[in-house]
Amino acid sequence: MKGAQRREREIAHARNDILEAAITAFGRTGLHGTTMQDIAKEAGYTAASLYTYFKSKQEIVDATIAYLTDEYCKVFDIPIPTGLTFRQRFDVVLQRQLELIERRQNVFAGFLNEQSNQSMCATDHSSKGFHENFERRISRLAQWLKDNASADEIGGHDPETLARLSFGMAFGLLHQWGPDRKDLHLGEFAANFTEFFFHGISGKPKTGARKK
Amino acid sequence: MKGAQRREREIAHARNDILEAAITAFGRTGLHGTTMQDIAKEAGYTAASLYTYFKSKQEIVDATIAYLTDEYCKVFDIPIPTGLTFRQRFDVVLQRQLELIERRQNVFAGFLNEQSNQSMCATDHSSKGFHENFERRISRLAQWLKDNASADEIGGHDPETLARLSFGMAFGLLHQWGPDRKDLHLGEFAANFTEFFFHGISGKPKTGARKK
Amino acid sequence: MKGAQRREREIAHARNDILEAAITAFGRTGLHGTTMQDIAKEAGYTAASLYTYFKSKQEIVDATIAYLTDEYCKVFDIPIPTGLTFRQRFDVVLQRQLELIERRQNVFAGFLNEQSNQSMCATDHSSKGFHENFERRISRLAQWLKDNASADEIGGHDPETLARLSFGMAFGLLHQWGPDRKDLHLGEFAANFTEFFFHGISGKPKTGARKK
Amino acid sequence: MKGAQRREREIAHARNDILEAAITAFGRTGLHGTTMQDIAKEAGYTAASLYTYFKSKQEIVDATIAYLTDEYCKVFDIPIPTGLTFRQRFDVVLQRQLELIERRQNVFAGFLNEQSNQSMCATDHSSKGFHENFERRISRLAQWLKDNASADEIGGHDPETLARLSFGMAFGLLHQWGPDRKDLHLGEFAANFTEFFFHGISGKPKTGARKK
DNA sequence: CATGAATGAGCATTCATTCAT
DNA sequence: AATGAATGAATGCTCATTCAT
Repeated sequence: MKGAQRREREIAHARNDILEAAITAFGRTGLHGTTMQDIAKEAGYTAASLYTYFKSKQEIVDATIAYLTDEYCKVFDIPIPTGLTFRQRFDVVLQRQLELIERRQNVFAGFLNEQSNQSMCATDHSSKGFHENFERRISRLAQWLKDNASADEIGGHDPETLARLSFGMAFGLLHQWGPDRKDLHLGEFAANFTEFFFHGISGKPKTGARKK
Repeated sequence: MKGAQRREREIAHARNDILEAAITAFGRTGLHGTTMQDIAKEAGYTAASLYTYFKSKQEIVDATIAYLTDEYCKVFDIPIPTGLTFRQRFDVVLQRQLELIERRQNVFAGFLNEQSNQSMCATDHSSKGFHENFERRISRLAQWLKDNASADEIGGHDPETLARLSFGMAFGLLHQWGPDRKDLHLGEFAANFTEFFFHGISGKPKTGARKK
Repeated sequence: MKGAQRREREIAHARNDILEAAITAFGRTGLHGTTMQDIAKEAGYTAASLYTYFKSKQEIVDATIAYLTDEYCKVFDIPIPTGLTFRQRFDVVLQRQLELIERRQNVFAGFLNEQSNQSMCATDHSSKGFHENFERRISRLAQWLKDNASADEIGGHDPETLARLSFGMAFGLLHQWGPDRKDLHLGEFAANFTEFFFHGISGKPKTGARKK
Repeated sequence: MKGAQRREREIAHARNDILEAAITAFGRTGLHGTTMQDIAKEAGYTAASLYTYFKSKQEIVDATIAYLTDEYCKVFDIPIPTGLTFRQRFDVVLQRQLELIERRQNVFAGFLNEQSNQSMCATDHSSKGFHENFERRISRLAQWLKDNASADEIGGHDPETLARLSFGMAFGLLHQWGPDRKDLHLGEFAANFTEFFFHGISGKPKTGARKK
């Protein structure tokens, strides 16, 4: 019994190592540009060994995407200090996401794209996985909005639509750091993001501006 | 002399046909999943013939991206009726873009992604092309904002940043229609997009709504 | 009638140009490394046009070999001043061959090899041509020996065998100038060749060595 | 540890098998006419498997040439009975070379040619390899002459030049057996070769000719 | 006759995957 | 469980050759 449990744990551990290696490798040479050998080398295995833990390359890809999506969703599960306004809660969560982005800078933005590779870059088989995971992120974000803001606080907008917009905005801003994605200026990012999210181009009503 | 000109035109025509075929094929099976044979069949050629018009598959890919980017940028060159407010001009341009998206529904969103495949999906060689073309779109959009809105009208925001945000928003919204991308509800799209672009989640100040 | 004759001459002329171009091209990039396009460009034609004058690439190759073999054989047809000893006549002919080698330096040695590419470098089809032409050269050289030397003067050797040996010796010596074959030192070549041909390693009987 | 050694041996063995197969295949259809499949089939592998042992076809070609050159050079390393005259030692070595030629009849002469395919048959890249290996043979032969004959015994000739001449002579004589190279009459070969090598056309001083 | 364009036949090479050890 | 070796299936690309104009 114990042995079985230990093995399971070992297997889970190995799978994790492989996924982390895959993330690194994919981030370096892309999904198609990365071979099983590349992943294996990065993980300290041989290509053949990967098949002990995953059925196919596709399964690694799928698992990688799910892994990153899980990681993303977990951010919303971390408790937020009570007594904050929506705007403050929003800032907290945004900050946490930026930390994740920074940690995964090599793949996060890339991953955003991959998710939607349905039409241009992915094989028929993988597209489903991308889209599903993208939607999973959208859902989690939408859920967070529902849980943390009143309908009024989000201007009566549909939370899911807001989630899509937010997600897209992040995607658009992240792209400015290009393929190399070095030197992310996340402070700047946050400022632009938040300001626009709350007020669009109209800007926040300046103090003292009165509508007659 | 005439012959030379005609030939040039024929070559240009053939290249165009091939690019359109490539767009279709890429939209169907992805960049890597599409073989030269696939493109050739779609274009009514044999694979070998494609090499009469393009040096390599990579060149077709690059040309395709540039082709779609050009097409996108041209939308901004179409004259806009005079005497409109910024908001009205914005609506006109948005409408035109939606028409383009509709026409290219199989690739437009996909293309957005491809542009950023630097880290996950593209070979090192192609990433440059993606990123450059993405930036070209951003630039054109930013330029349009500069040409069509006063600093005040865009709330003092940096036009380029706004361009990134808009682009991302579109990306986010388009994704809801998934890999199949059938039945785009572009009316809904436009409403969400515009409302959010101008006011964020704050919603437009309702008439008669007074801040206490 | 006149027209027909002129055409024939024009055709012959074109064939010659093409062969010379082929020789240049083959000398530059090798038999297999040279494409029909290469030959055509060198000759000022398009690849398709070559088929007006030759049925196939193989025919060009064959004709080229025959062309060079003819050129080689013709050297032996040039009259030699009368009243010379065998040794002197030998020198005259050797000199003429060296001139030919110099003029064709890019291919001569190379050609030697090609002739024997039966087993290693040639397609099955071409090997016959190589060997036959090689033999044709051997025959002509052997014939010259028969015509110009008494059995005694060539030490009772079989002329054909001598021809093979001579041919090989030239081949061996020419190889020292390598693939680039620049700066042929043909003076040195001639001295080594003649001395060895007449006396092998025994050296010419030194002065003071008296026969009986 | 043992396993690693055995593996290395197995790899070396496989490489050897492949090279032998390549030699056979090249001898049959030529360097360019032979495909990876051909070599693989001859060696009992699939084409893909060859890439486990060699990086590319070019590497196989290079290794094949080096392999044959090594084999050739080794002949000179076999000890020769002491107490022999130069002429006798020469005969021993010549005999050994003929045995090698007989064993490799399908390629030996062919190989000679390949070495010089710089200008006519080889790609730019491979020519270097050919020439270098040719020169390696020449060097080894020249070295043997230096080691086994006094300057006097080789008539004051430059050993390297003599090596080139010998090599060429062999080449010339071998060619008489044509592309098929069946029924080599090596006895005849040796007689002609030796006689000519020592005395050229002057013939060996007939009995009755006395020195002094 | 000259040629641009089209193509069929091939070929080296890659890679995910399998399997015996 | 780990792996070296083997491989089938693909794929991009080349090139001699044909043919309509």
